[in-house]
Amino acid sequence: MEASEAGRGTGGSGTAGQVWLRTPARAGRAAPPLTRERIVEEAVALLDAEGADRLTMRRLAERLGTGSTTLYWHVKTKDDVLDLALDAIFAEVEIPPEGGQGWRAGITALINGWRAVLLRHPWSAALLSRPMLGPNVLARSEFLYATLLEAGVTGPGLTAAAYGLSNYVIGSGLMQATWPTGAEREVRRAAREYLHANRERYPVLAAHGPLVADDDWETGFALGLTWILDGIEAGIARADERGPMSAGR
Amino acid sequence: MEASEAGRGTGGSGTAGQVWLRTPARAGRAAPPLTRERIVEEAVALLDAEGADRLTMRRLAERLGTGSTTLYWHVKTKDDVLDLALDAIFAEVEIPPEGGQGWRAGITALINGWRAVLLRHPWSAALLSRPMLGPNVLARSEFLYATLLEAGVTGPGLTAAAYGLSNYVIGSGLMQATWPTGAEREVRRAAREYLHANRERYPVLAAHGPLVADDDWETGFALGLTWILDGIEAGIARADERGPMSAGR
DNA sequence: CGGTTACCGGATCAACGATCCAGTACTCGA
DNA sequence: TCGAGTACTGGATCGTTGATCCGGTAACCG
Repeated sequence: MEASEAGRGTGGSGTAGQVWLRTPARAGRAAPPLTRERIVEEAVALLDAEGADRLTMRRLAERLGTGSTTLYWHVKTKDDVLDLALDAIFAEVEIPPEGGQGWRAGITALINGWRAVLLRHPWSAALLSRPMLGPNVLARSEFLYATLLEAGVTGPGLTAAAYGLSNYVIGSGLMQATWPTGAEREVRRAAREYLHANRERYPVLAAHGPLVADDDWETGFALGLTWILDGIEAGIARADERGPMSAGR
Repeated sequence: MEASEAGRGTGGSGTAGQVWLRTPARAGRAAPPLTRERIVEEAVALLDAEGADRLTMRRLAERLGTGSTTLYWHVKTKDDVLDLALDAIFAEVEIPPEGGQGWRAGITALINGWRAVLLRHPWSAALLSRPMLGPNVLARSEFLYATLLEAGVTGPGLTAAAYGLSNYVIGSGLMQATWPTGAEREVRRAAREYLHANRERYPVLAAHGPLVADDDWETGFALGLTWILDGIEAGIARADERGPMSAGR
């Protein structure tokens, strides 16, 4: 609030010849000047705190101590804010060092970090349905492709491997972030009761239901990941025995 | 338009004693009476035709020849419409017959059908971030769990297998449905050009880029699916050799 | 000092989801 | 046959949203 007050100045400038009464120089402002980075940063904070549907340009502007209109100088649409916020959180995914302990370790680390980010910012799950072309996403995709390529994955298997891994993380993150936790835990309980009540129609689900504990997510995800990695590895082995050093046909 | 006209009746009912001038019996209406099913059906059609963000209660009501208010008698919120529409399209996924050609064939058929639906209704990708508890979704999950269970997948592997498969389909569908096709193909081309322009930062992506042709999606998806199925099968084999017929510890 | 650029925000617009409330048609029991 | 109850409809309206118009102000450059 004081930021907004300080930025507004003393208004009519009629009797305001006194420097002391006027707005201090821009550098002296309480809040740093508005930049695209600051907007995105605050948008992520707001999304983390209140979720995707509570993000409006007005509320975001209020948190930044400016008017909502101002945001549109730095950003074209609200969708831009969402795209930027989505890419911004991918910066948290650490890219493993180049010469690591083998390609499986590197890829596993990347995928796990990716997944951790998706779960740390659950709102991102709902945003994954837009093309991700930001620099942070691309950098991590680049690492993924490079690591696979160096491991010996080539041709159509490369795309399949990269997409398989990506799709698996995204699906998992989406599924788990979707699932009500915390305060909405009653929804979860209600779902379990519903399944139990209709256990004649869904006998297996009611018995071995998908409403797993939090730990099961971890182990299940890790298990599925090893399956995919095993499949990729088997593909490399087959390619190698067909022709270990011979390129092409 | 005529449906709306016919449904409105002759108004004041003062001079309208004549049966011929009055509204024909409800059964004689041009449009069938409004039901939840009809609303959902039309919502799916609207979503298919114009996408998720073009679906509003007003437009939906207009297509149904009623006022927007009326919809709220059959449905509590707009989110209800989306949830119902999402479950409705899952009815298109054919559930393979019980005694099929082995569990792999059955699961493959289900997963492929699932994927086809996601691609046929691209708007559904953006909606997957809400809990899916509708009857159609549950019935297909039931089949998945039952088939896996019958194949010999037990314990934590069951949840892992079911979620692994689901997450993989969802991620794939999301990714592919997201990717601009058809009219937005220029976006795709622009992305490729962008990658090429920044090929120093993303050398591998620019060369073996993820901007695949349509066919590659299919083969890549099938390849990844076999990997997961292989992993599940290997798990079954390991469990069998530990104790082919011994239950429990 | 005049003008150009970068940045800010009050007022405003059209569209949205949702609700209020006044209706209208049909049903069922007496 | 009537009259009360119920199922359903929709015009008007409310608060909120994303976005734009347009008039400002501060810094900088020649």
